[in-house]
Amino acid sequence: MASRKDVAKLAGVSPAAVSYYVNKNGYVSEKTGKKIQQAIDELNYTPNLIARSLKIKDTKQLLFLCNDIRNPFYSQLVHRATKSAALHGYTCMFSPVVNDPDYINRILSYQVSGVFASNNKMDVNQINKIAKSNVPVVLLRDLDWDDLDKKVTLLKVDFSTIMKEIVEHLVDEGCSDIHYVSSSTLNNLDAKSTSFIKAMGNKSYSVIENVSATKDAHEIISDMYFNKEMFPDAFVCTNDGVALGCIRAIKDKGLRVPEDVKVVGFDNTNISQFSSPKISTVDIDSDEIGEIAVSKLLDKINNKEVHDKLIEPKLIIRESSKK
Amino acid sequence: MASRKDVAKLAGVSPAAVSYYVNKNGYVSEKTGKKIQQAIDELNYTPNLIARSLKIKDTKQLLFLCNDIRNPFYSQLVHRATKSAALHGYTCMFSPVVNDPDYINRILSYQVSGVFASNNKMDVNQINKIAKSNVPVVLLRDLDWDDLDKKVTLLKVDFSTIMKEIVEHLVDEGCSDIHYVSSSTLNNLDAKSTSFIKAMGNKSYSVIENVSATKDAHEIISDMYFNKEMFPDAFVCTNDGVALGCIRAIKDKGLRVPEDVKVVGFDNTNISQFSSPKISTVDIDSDEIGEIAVSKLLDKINNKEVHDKLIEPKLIIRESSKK
DNA sequence: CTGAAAGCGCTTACAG
DNA sequence: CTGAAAGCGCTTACAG
Repeated sequence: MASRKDVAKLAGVSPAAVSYYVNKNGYVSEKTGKKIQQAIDELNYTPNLIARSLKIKDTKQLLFLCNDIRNPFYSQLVHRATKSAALHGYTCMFSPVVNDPDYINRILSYQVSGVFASNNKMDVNQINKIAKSNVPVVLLRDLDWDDLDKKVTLLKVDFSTIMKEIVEHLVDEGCSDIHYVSSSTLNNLDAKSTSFIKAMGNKSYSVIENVSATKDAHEIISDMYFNKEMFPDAFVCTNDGVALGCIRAIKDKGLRVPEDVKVVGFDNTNISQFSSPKISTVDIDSDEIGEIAVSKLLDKINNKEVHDKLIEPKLIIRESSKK
Repeated sequence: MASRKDVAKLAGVSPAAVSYYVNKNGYVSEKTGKKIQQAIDELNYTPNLIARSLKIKDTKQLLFLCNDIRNPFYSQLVHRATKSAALHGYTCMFSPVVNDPDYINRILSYQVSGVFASNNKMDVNQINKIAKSNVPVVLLRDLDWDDLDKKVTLLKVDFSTIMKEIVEHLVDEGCSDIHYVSSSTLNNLDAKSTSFIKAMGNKSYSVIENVSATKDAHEIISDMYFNKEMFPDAFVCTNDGVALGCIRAIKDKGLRVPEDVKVVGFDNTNISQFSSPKISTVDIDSDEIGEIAVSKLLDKINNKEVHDKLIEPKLIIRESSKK
């Protein structure tokens, strides 16, 4: 590949002039500029961004740490973030979180300009370690962490209000025994789950742990509730995919949704809008979060003052939870 | 951030020794190694991968160019590729294809070690340009391109056989008028569409253009077939999401699937497995493609001989297309 | 407006 | 086994 030096030689100018021209700093005469452009075209020169990054100490890359890009919530978020970042000359990368003590170090090795994190696999120390290395961090999270580094900007999702709404809605529809299908485990419940439990108060409930994919939901629900009589009045599910698997399991047993069992999902994905029955769900605007994440990250990179933000989910009632 | 120099100073050795130690080239005595490790721990040193990339002229990054990461086919593919690449110390990035003449140059600027491309927005010249810069390219594609650079490795999907199977199946089920819902446009039909048309022979058919998302499918089908009598015997849809929107539109008009109208999708996503009715679809193993893409890319990077590969999709018949 | 020069953090032949 | 030194391709203060 042609380098800046080759271009300079061909154009008969110094390598510095090429840099100036490429970066449009203005210190190049029109005549010199033309010669340089000709040489660039002829050699098909593209600046080496790695070398530039090393020099300017900014890679212009934003890293998105998500549980699973296959979850439509995250793929939508990353999609939007990518577009939004591109407008400012930044590139987004994503990575699933690996369970490896060296993982954070590896991230830091890449010298990314900023990190967005949203997952339940990293603990507060890992997040803090990134922040302490002076890499801007935006964290999407439900629960507070007391010992979170002050430099981290928090996008906080208000699950307790929305869970109260869901429970109220289901009670209005006549439900008294409601089960929650959680993606977290019982000894490390996530905020959705604990908000659910709180919202249920002294009503009868149950929490099923460790379900995050459609297929798992179908299998686990089918196994646990192996005959009709065992089903509760309603399921609240950690995401729409799980709700879909859950509905399938209910139907397989000869029960009807919503007549016999009601179901509510989360994330307002296509699945919930277009399945039969249409699934009641909670809209958490992943497009908005993707945009906010990028804009806050860029503000932090540019040393502007940045504040935490509360995200308010919205309950969308569809066929699966009302008569 | 601490650099190799800082570590060297603290450990009382030369910067070179730190490099040797970190890269485990073996030329460091145990005693020196211990001192270096201590200094690394104390300073929380992580090597700067950007600097290393510049020197060794390999970024160990693989770029995935896809239409839309929100399409489950691609998110699954990239997910698997990311995991697979990580095993060999490579990182995957993805990017949607932007309609910008400079786009290829920007890609080359990143100095990625390899490119996987699968999309209908790039033409053969753009692909060739990447290949000509000696960046290994693996291309997932349906149709042949005569003038494709020989250096590009092709993963070719055999749509004509599978389309014949679909049409045969629907004819067996009594269909004679079948419509295809395409994501491409009529004046630039993709291979799925042309294979469909070929498979239909002289039977009555129609192609609906430019539909790729669930929502669009629902709206467009609802508008075009504004009363019951206009519906054909069956729809074949470019992906499962579109099939889902299509089914919804059919039901909205008071028709039944599969009794009145049959529907077949593509990609065998969760949507098709768990919706009601379960959707007949075509399985194109995105996990397998993700793995193959990475392994072929790595082979090319390591100058091994690499051959093209034919991918054989499989028809999966479910409720939406049989009585 | 233009160029010589230092330096970003690393790797690696080479000499000791 | 260890270190001094060149060089990867760039940016940018500085001097002219």
